[in-house]
Amino acid sequence: MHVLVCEDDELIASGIKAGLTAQGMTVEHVASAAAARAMLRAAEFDVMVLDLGLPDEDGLKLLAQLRQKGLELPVLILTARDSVTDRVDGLQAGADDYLLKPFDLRELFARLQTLLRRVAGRSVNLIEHGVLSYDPSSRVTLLGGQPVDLSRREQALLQALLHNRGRVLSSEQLKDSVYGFSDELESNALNVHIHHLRRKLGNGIVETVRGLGYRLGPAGNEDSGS
Amino acid sequence: MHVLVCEDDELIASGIKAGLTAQGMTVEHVASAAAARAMLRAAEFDVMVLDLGLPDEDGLKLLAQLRQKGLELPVLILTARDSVTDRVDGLQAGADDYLLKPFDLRELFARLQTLLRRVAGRSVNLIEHGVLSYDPSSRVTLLGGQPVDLSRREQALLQALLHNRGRVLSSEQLKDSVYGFSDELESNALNVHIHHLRRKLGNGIVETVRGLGYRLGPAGNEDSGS
DNA sequence: AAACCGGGTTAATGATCGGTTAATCGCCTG
DNA sequence: CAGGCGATTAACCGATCATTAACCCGGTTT
Repeated sequence: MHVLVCEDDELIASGIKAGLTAQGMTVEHVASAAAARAMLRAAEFDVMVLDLGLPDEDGLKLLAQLRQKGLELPVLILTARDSVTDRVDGLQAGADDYLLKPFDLRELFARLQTLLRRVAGRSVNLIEHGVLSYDPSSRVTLLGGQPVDLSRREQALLQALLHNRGRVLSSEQLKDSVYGFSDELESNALNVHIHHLRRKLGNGIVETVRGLGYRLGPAGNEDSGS
Repeated sequence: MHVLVCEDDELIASGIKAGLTAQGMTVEHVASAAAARAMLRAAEFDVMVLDLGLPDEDGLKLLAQLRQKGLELPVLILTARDSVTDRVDGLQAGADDYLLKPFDLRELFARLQTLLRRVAGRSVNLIEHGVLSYDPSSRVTLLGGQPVDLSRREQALLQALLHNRGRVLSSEQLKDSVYGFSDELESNALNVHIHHLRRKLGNGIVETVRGLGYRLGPAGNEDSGS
């Protein structure tokens, strides 16, 4: 479990880090909103612990911004003041849970567990390939951060290619993946789906290997401008 | 604070009772689901501690029933088994929190405090999604600030979708959320409820993902962006 | 106790979308 | 230059979802 802790108080932060690490979690610590933003861009996290009293920017503002960008990461906020409006504001800004300071480390851990369970399966199996990312559990495909609407067959096709990236998949293999081993198909339906995929993802993602089949193009480039 | 403890193990129950009483809480103790039902009819409680392993009836079943009747009492469930599905089931059945046996009395107390605070602050669990807001504790749905009158099934449906926003929920998953895990349904009742939801909330809230299920549309608040 | 009312379920029908087929075009290869 | 393979396009079909109406049941009122 990868946890991002955003807390400017060094003492509290080190305590959290020690406690969560002892429980087997991987903890990254930042002390400002700017650093948090950078961290979130740099790596994948499972959950975020956010202190509201940050030096450079209001934690709520940061959270609201992240949510607006479509960030789905579960966020637990730490607030020092036990004011009703504080908490309401926090949850309205997109927090999933909150904890009052001072808090019990065990409670924090338990709450993180609960949060993780609640969103279990989200982005855990995320497959990335260049600007493309696919989450089998939520069946969401992102192209450069933007969701792409794929049909059932197109998804199956893309999944097969992603699971075998670099390798060339023959029509027969793709057919097996998309339709199962028993189903018979006597048309070029696969070609049509490949075509649709390319239309939605742009050329350069799916490569044709003449006489053999298809494969994913190299990761990390393609789609220069729309 | 009036606490109802539903626990068949006398030893554990007396421990809880002693511990909570020492903290100034008033504790009633019952050892069966039937007794719990009677107690809830007989008196007002602020929070309930529910053991899942009851002699006469499954605790989850009891909880789901109570929730179906509109009981808003915060419930913390105790489960002996550390199974993910157990806990997820519990939360889906309407539990507000859970604790694994064996547990620390102080942690139980802290969690109850938190639950009570949460209820006292009201609307702390407020879920917002675009122009839509839903408060699970009061079961009030607001659309653009205006209250919307939703039936039981419609509420359950909306709640399930809100708890999994962004993700596609299959008919099966929605069925589980709305009807419980055991109930069978052999019609398109879900579609009808979806239809009703859309009629009340307007189109654009609930999206159809053909072949997969439903999900909430993007939190596209095109209302005045505050 | 009877009538009424509202929500829930069932079932039938209609609309829409994705999937498949098939025909044609274009390009690469031998 | 010819053959073949893949790309592209359009048409058709079927599955799935939406919509509507009727029926059922529990709760409430009279």
